[in-house]
Amino acid sequence: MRNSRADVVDRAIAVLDGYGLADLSMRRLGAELGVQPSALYHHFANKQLLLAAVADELLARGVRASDEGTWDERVAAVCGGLRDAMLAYRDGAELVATVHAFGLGARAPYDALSAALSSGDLPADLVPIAARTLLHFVFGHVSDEQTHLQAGSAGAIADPPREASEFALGLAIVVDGIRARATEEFAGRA
Amino acid sequence: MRNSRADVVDRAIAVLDGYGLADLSMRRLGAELGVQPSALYHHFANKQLLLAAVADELLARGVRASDEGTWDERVAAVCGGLRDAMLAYRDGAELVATVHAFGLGARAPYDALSAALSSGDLPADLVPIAARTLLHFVFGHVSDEQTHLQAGSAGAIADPPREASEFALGLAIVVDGIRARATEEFAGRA
DNA sequence: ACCTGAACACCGTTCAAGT
DNA sequence: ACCTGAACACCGTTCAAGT
Repeated sequence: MRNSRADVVDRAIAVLDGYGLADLSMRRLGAELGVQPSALYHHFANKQLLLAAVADELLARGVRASDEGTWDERVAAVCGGLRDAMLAYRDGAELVATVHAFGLGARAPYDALSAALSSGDLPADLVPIAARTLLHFVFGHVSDEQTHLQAGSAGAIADPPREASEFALGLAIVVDGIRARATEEFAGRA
Repeated sequence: MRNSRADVVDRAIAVLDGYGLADLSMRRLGAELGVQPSALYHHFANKQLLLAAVADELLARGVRASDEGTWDERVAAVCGGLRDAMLAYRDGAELVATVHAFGLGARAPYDALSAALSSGDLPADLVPIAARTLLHFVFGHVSDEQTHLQAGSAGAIADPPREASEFALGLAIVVDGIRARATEEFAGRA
């Protein structure tokens, strides 16, 4: 039973969704594939790189490539797609946050946001920092959101339910901020 | 050699700074304190709660309690203090991000930001989401920043140096966004 | 190209018992 | 209030060798 790199990633997502990030070990994943843990090192130099590939695949499944509309509509579409992807799998947000914390992954979402932002009239030097700030908002907010969702389904329903509209509001704050900065930069040059 | 809870946290910060988050194990920390690893469970029910206490202490060391100035000046002071605290210790940002990812910690920074925001004329229902969005920005941005700083000092100097002014620019985006949203809400009511 | 088998050097956590 | 000692059930990673 020979496994390709894509087989390994797919099975890792299944293990993640079924048993959680804490149980996604090299030994567990190997067993799930009917293979010794050491066989996984044929595809990935270490666990961190495996997890990065898993996170990227998970996020890729949620990216909607909307290339029409105003820049802020396109940004909202990309961010919404990222949120959906993270919420679609158990511990999805924690995985993405973990991978991001050791400096890997999320290239495709960054590129998608850069493209959306570049379709507007924004100053070019604002685009990279705006894209990164949006990414931080999405990853951070959805991480909070999933933590509360999963805590709610596992134990007592303690705090008030996190409204989905909170994501939209937080996103509106960041998008408005990008617009305001762009205006100020243009004013500063005129 | 009896250790208090505070002794354990202080020593954990020393181990973190000296050897990195990956080497901050219960066994290592116990050895460093001249104690069996099991002794640590007298103070903390598990490692996650220990790490949460360490992250909170680390952040507390950077919080400047400026209670004067306009709300945006106060927000900038708090966020700058958090950034300094995270950058002051090896893997500080990764620790904070990790703790945050499993839904613990950062209460004091959240309260400090809420207080700063509440000192302005903002609609009350905007304060919680604004505080959380600021926190996501700071944790995410400084995490990126420290990853690049530490990668630069450990290996080759590949990419352009991350400017400290990028933090200020990103923060300005979020603060401008909060202001813009507040204005829109007031307009909507009038 | 993908896998085995065995080993190395570790982990977090529990628990009865000690002072 | 804080600690020991021993055990349980695991980890990630390496590497020579196999097909």
